[in-house]
Amino acid sequence: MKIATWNVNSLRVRLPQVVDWLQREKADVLALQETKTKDEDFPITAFADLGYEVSYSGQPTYNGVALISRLPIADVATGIDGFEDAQRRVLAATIDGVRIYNLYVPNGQSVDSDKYQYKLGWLAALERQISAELARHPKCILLGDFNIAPEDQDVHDPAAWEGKVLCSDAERAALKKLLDLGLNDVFRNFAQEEKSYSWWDYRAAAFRRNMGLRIDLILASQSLQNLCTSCRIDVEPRRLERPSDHTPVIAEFST
DNA sequence: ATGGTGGTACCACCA
Repeated sequence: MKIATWNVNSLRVRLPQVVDWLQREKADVLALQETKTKDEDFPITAFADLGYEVSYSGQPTYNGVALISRLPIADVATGIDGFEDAQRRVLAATIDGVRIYNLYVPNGQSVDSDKYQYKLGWLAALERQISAELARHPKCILLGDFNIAPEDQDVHDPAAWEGKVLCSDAERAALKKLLDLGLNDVFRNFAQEEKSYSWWDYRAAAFRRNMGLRIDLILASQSLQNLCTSCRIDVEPRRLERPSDHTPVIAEFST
């Protein structure tokens, strides 16, 4: 199974790029975040024409997650059990015997913001949910925009970002608790170039200067990570005209 | 200091 994640920052704007990318990359599963698309407006036929089925949980203007798959999508679930949330950030499904969680973790804005507290509460609720899911599904993948850079090597300027949102100790601790359930950040299972990032701010020519963070992750449960044969960041879509601020991350599993 | 969205034709909100 070849599976990828991409925060597209509006599927309406990025649809031609996503279609081109799928045709070139031929991923089996693509998890999208920030579709910013109402469910009634989801471009089902654009993907059906390429041989993909879709599942989505959207809302106007903000958030929105979707799964695009060449294999049948089963047992779809949205949100986090017992956590009331109007924001569409979680889409789970079983594909080819693998339980897949497509996640758009809250950004948090800044560490002194109410949105940061919401982020930490959201991550605590997610951890409870994933703990239960791992007991039911040994083969489990979490992927998406985590809005957390796991380590300093995932940050272009760790000193400048120290303690800031996306890098703070509390966020990294929340991610570690998730990993400690038995998940692994498969990107680090393979040799990677230094200064590998998945997101660059639109401002201050951040991409040209490679002022990025690696915040888009693919986490695999123990039994699956042993089957993981590659994980890489495809920086090319970030070079296009009118790009998303994120670029795809792709992993392959010999399932 | 850029970009997407939605309500109003520039501005507020979010990232």
